[in-house]
Parts: sequence; C-alpha cells; structure tokens
Amino acid sequence: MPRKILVTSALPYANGALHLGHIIEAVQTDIWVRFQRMQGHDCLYVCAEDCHGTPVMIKAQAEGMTPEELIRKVAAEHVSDYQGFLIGHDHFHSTHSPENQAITEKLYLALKAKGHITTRSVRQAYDEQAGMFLPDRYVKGECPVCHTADQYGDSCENCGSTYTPDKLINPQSTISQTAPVWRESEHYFFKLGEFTDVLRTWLEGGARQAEVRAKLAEWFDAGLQDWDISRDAPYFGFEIPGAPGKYFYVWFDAPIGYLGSFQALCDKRGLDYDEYLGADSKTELYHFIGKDISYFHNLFWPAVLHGSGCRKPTAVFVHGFLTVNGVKMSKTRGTFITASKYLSLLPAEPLRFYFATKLNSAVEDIDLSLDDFVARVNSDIVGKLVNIASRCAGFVARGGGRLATQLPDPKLYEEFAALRGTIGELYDARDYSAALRGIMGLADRANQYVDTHKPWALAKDPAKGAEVLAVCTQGINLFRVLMSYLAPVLPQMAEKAGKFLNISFAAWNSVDTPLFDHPINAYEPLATRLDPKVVAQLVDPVTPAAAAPVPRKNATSEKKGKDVNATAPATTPGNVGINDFARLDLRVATVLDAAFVEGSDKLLQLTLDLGTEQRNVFSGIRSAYGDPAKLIGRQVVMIANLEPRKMRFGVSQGMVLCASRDDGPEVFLLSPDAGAQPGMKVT
RNA sequence: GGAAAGGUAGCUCAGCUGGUUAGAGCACGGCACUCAUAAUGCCGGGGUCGAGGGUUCGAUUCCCUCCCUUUCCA
Repeated sequence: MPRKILVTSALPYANGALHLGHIIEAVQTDIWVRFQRMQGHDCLYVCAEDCHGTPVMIKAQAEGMTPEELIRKVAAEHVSDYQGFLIGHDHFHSTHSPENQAITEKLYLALKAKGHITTRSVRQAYDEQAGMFLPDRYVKGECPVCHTADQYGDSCENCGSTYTPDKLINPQSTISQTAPVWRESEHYFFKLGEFTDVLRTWLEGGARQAEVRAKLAEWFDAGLQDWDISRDAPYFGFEIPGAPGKYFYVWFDAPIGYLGSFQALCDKRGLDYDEYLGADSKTELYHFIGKDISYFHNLFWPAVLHGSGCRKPTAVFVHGFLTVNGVKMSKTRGTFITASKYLSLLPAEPLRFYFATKLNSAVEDIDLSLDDFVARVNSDIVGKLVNIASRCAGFVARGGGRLATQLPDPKLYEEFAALRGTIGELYDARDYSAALRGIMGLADRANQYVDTHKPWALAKDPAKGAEVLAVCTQGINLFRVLMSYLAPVLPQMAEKAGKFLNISFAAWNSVDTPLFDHPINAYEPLATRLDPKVVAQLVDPVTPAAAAPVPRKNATSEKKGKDVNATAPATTPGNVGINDFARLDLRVATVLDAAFVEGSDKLLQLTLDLGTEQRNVFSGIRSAYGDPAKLIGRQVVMIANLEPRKMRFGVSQGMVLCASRDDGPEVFLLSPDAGAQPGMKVT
C-alpha cells in the first residue's frame, strides 16, 4: 500500500542568500523524498519563501525597493540555488501569497472563535524618527547587569542575562541611532499554555529524537507562556482581521506557508487538500528543520494547528548545524559559503554525496572538511563506484555490447540485492551515513570480485571470450545495485548510468532481478574528480581577523525569530557610532620577529613591540608575505585589546590590520607614516 | 547563568544494552596488477579510546569530578 506523505523543509528567509547550511537541510530532505518515491510512495515535497517581518522591510528600504520587489528578487535566487543542488520540490511558493493569507486568516479566526486569543497592552520601544516600534533586537545599549556596552535589547552576550529593552542603560535605536521612547500598544497573544497536555501527547510521536525531547521537557518545566503574534504598523505582513494597524508576526504565518504552498500545489495538480491536511487526515506530514527553530515547530506550530482544528504534523525531524573546516560558518573566517558560490565552482552531486556520508538522525552538527570532502568524493565515487562500471564496460563492448545470459556468481549478487531492505531502513530512518557506509563496503567487494577474476588476463585467450563477458556481466550488475542504492543521493548520475545501462533507477526493488542478455551502451564517464585547488576556493583566504574571536552569531539560521537581521554582515556594514569605534584600542607596533608557523600554510607568527610590552600574534598573511624576514623592523597597526585567542600553535594576543577584498587573495599590511612610535594610539 | 551534544589512529568518523589482540575510509610505507578517470587488490606501521577517581572478575562502553569544543535558551 503506497503511503501518502507530505514533506517540507524550512522556509528560507527573504533577506539574504542561501548558504550551505540551508543546502544541507534541503539535501537531507530531498534524499528522503527521493527514497520514498523510489519505494513507490506518493511523497510530495513543498517549500516556500518566508517573506514577512521587520528585517525584510528594513532591508528593502536599504536597497531602495519595495518589500515585494525584494522578496521576488531573493526568491528567484533561492529557487535557482535549490535547483542547482537538484532539490526536487514539487512546489515552491511564497508566504506573501493569497493562499497563505487566506489560510492564515482562517486559522486565526478559528483560534479566536475558540477563545485561544487574548489581548493585552505591551510597553515597547518606539523610534520617533523612524516612526515605528522597535523589536528587541533593534534596540542596543549597556547591559544593566554587567554594564557591557552595545548589547541587544533582549539579552547580554557577555554575561548572558536576559531582560527587556527598557532595562538597557542609554538605549539606542539601531535604525535611527536616536534614543527610543516607550509607548503602550495593544498586542494579540496566542494562549499556548492551554495546549500543554495536547502538546505533551503529540510529542510522544512527533518528537522522536532524544535531544529534542530533552529540550522540550525543559520548556514544559518552565511553563508555556502566551505567545505574542501581533506587530504594529508599519510592518510587512498580513493585517490581522478586525484589527486595523495590527499585523501577524512573521513567525505566525511562516509555518502556515507550508500549507499555503501545498494549497497552491493542489490547485496546480488537482490534488485534494483535505486528504493531506484536513482535520482527520490519515496521510503523513513531516517537517525537516534546523535545531534553532525547534521551539516554533514542536510547540507553537502543533498548538496552532490543533487549536484551529487542523491536523498536526506526524513528526518533526531536527538536524544540527553545518560547520566548515571545523568552525562555524562566518564571513570573517572566510568560511561562509553561499550556495551560488559553491555552484559557480563545483557540481552539486559531490556535495550531496559528502553530506549524505555524514548525515544521521541525531541533532548533531556536521562538519564540511574540505580536505576530507575531496578525498571522500575522489576515492568513493570515482575510485570505487564509477570504477566498477568503467573497468567492465570496455570488455562488454568488445564482446558485443550485450550482457551474458547468466551470472557466474549469483550468490554474490544475491548478497548485494538482499541489502536493499537494510539500506532502505537506514534511509527511511534518515541514517544516511550508515547507509552509505554499507554501500561503499559493497563497492569494495565488487572491485575485489573483478580483481579476483581478472577479465583482462582472460581476455588474452581468445577462447575465453564468454568467461570475460560473464565476469563483466557480474561486475556491471553489482554496479547497477550500488547505483540504485545511491540514486536518492545522486539523481543526475543515476540518470546517466540509466542511459548507459538502458534501464531506469526509479524503483527501489528493481534490483531484485539482475540484467541478463541485455544491451548496454558505450560507457561515458559518470563522475569526475574534484580538483583540490578549486575546492580550496570555496573558502576565502584567512585574513588576520581569522585569528580573532567572532561575535556569537548563528551561522546557519536567519534569526527572524528575534527580528534580527542575522545574515552575516554585508561587505559594507551599517554605520556605527563613535563609541563603537572608541572601544577598539588600536596601536602602532613594531615587528620584532616574524616566522613561519610549522603546520600552517596560512599563518605567520609575529612578535610585536607595543612600546610597553611585547605581543605574540598569529596572522594569516603568509600568502602575501612569503618572506617573513622582510617584515622585521616594519611598523604595523594592531588591535591591542582583542580578546586573546588560543590557537593550535599558541595564543594570539591581538591582530594586525590589513586591507583586502572579500573575494581576493591579496592582503596588504597597514603602516603608519615615518615617525610613529610603538604604542601610539590610533584614533 | 541554565541546559544539551561531543572529545576514539595525522584527518573524517563507526563502535548496540560493559567481555577474546579497539574498527573503517582517507593519508603514509611495502608488494601485486595493468581492465579502469595514476584507478584496483593484498600486506603493514600508527591509538594508555580528553584527565582523574569509583563500581566490577573485567570499562572506550556504567557512576562522580574536572578540562576542552560546539550549540540552544520562547
């Protein structure tokens, strides 16, 4: 009996480019969807652009366009990136759509009718110059607890205290740089606490991951509080029915975007919306998300659905974040890789494969190690998998291009085919890494088989043509099983291999029957090796900033939940006040010594004289200053009050300033004019 | 501050409910082969399983403490 399954991955937010953190989620989802389809299930996959909220509004203003223009432009880029990574959405919609507005209003009115909505007055920061209320993250000031300057309105990054923006000392609007005033405004709240029992019950099946359950238990213990779902004009979003000037908070209508997108798909294909999303639907509904938005998907979302009389998700699948070369993605480290940058350099499938070798069902962070990426792809895909087809194809072609009428080693084939159940279970459980380990183990055995039977040696004896063909028929059949197992991960390669073998890889159980007496075509390379030099271009050369601690910032998620534009800083950051600049202790320093760092091809170790003291600094300028001796005696500008940073090679006590492009390898040290003395302050 | 996950060979990772000499891939060394995109096969070197206690006949695997990394906190 085919299952009917509706799957989503998280909606990308319309204020920035997709990066590889978005892509790993899309790949995880897409592999699962493709696998389910191969199983013969009806598996639909929808997604949408998440369009609303203050960050989009502000960003559109900054770019001199309307929000509608901005979201159209960004969505087009996102769609193109997803397609580049072979993500097979059945439909990609927008939360700023008539479908989404209709469903949002419907759910809201249902919640209201059932008494799940309440209102109360909220005191909030208001920017008189900009004429708008300020989300907490748009107010900055001194922490009331530890007195660290320049902290957001909701919590201090230094001491971790949480508070409301009115507690900040000398608060400032990040939009106009003026001091906000405090105004009362009526807000609409969703009474989440009323759903505590419903949620506890739902989570038994909906939250299947231990890590997620532990987190949810914490939230339950703390008690579920009302959720503010309204925002005041001006706001880019949907106006709340019967509440002029009040808009739905972006996080209220964003998950509803899943439903809106599916509605649009139904309209397109004539599907029955209620069969999937009606109150008593028997179909399965799964959301793939990152761990940062677990709260919204495991609490608010099922509660809103339940309260408005809709079905709840079958389960929510949570994954961890992506790191690059062991560190979080960040522009200052050069490890922030956008989807489009990747695609401009490399094909999608190697990365899909690499992600698959690492993905499992746990909420663990996953590292994209570039060296490992190259080794893994070149060895596993080209050296092992493709090699099986490549080394057998020539003999088959010379033997007439037709496979033999039987397998010389049916038991071996049987072993390969018998694993389809186990491997299928692993895919279904999202344990792709284990699935691929199993598959690659089989690839080794296939190569061993060919090595043992040496068709090239047999081919020297003209009388043994049939034997050669038999061995290679075995090899090709083993390859076919492996390719079938990998088809969810490598759809393009499966397509090409299908043309080579005159078959389709559409059905998971097709490997039950081996190919006999079957014509195959000339072999063409199915995959090419990755060039480490090209892969290295994914990350920017390490700049001196790499030696500096970066502010805590979420690498893989747009924190729209807090109304903050968490996209990594643009090339040209926004304005800062003079106080921001004054926090930096910039000093003139003389290079006393400069040397290569053993074990690093990027760093130089500098000993700097600050007049009153000496500092040890690791700086990523080796590519531009290959002869460190020439630096000795030179004067440079350094940040003297940078948090010391422990590195593999020692502690770096500051950083030297350099000029560079975002995308170029050149680095140019800054120097003061003649006459400056070590220790002089730069202002 | 509260909480979670992780720390296993140079690198990336497996190791289920404690039990013979701790595994894989890559990298490295040697040999073989030459069909294959310098691919493949065989053999080998390499780990006091973060540190210290404890439970046990026996712990990488259980308990406690500590250190380090990462992450989450409406």
